[in-house]
Amino acid sequence: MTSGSSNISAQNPLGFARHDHTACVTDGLLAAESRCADEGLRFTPVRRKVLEILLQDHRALGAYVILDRLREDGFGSQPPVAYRALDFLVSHGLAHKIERLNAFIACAHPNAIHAPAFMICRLCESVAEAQTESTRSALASAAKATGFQIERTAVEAEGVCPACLEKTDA
Amino acid sequence: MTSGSSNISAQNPLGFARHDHTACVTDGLLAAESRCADEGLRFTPVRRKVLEILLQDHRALGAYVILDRLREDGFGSQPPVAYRALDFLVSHGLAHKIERLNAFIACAHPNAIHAPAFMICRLCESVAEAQTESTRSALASAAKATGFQIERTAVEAEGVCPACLEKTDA
DNA sequence: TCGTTCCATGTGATTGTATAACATTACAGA
DNA sequence: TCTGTAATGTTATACAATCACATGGAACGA
Repeated sequence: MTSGSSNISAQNPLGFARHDHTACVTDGLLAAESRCADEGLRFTPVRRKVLEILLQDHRALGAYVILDRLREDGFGSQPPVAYRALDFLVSHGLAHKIERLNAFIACAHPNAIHAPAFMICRLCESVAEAQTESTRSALASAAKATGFQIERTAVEAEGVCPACLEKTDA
Repeated sequence: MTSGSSNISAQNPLGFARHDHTACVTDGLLAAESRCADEGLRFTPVRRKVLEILLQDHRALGAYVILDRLREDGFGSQPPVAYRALDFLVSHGLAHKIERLNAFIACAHPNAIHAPAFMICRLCESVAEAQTESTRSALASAAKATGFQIERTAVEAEGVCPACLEKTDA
């Protein structure tokens, strides 16, 4: 895989496979920039930095880890600084919260409108984002039957990723 | 609906509808008792009390709310008391954790082996539990494609329940 | 019956996660 | 320039979860 080219797509939506990681960071930041420009949102230094921190790895980071890294880079170091930036990123689809971990991860396909589903490896703590068809899920039909109006969904699976499975078997 | 009879079934798996609530509590406790007897588990006073507290309403309760109620009834009042009982109930399928709320709710169908999905009303905070077919979900196919081994899933939808929708429209 | 073992409970202290409340600063548009 | 709004900074605090260790009681075998 060539450096600088996008290597995550909706067809291959996985954080587990080996890949050129510098592209993840640069692509993610560029996508966020253009999104914010298009929608008239302010992609401020703190917000940019937090997204950059999240893009560093395909793992979910707790707010206080992020806060530590912000401090190292001379940003404000009180909880609200991180939480506000995270709120911005999450509410505009540039990042997601992994409820199970109380932690945050950069969005893997920031362009597509999507209802993400996550696979969380309990051994190496990596997290992969997959797409779901929100209209066809069991939940959607249950909601329709009761008259419940869904606004957001969180779908998270915990288990063991392919790499760790292999290690364990050996 | 008649008092004392079970009024929640897998076919009508909803906490939103009006119903005879005393049955929920008694049925839930009875089901838990027989489950524990069958499996040789100890359904101790604290565990029973916590389940009873959860069964009181179709809402998710935070650990510290539960702790307050335990204190009122003369049980230990330090966090581990509640968390240990909750761990027991959750790990044996008698209660569920709602990750989105960091809170707990009694299981609505403690007999069926199930992969629950939840609908959380953001206005009245009621929570309904639905069944999902875990094998046919979008997540299951994504996991299969990558070789990810799912051990547990959390499916949670946030939105507005039928009752609150009606109020808002009016 | 005694003692051992295991499990459950009780308690204090600590760590991690998240928000409330309020002051201040940067910025876009009138 | 003025003004309203959004963003940031900071303090304090609420809520969630775990650690570590002491105590008590039921189950089981000697």
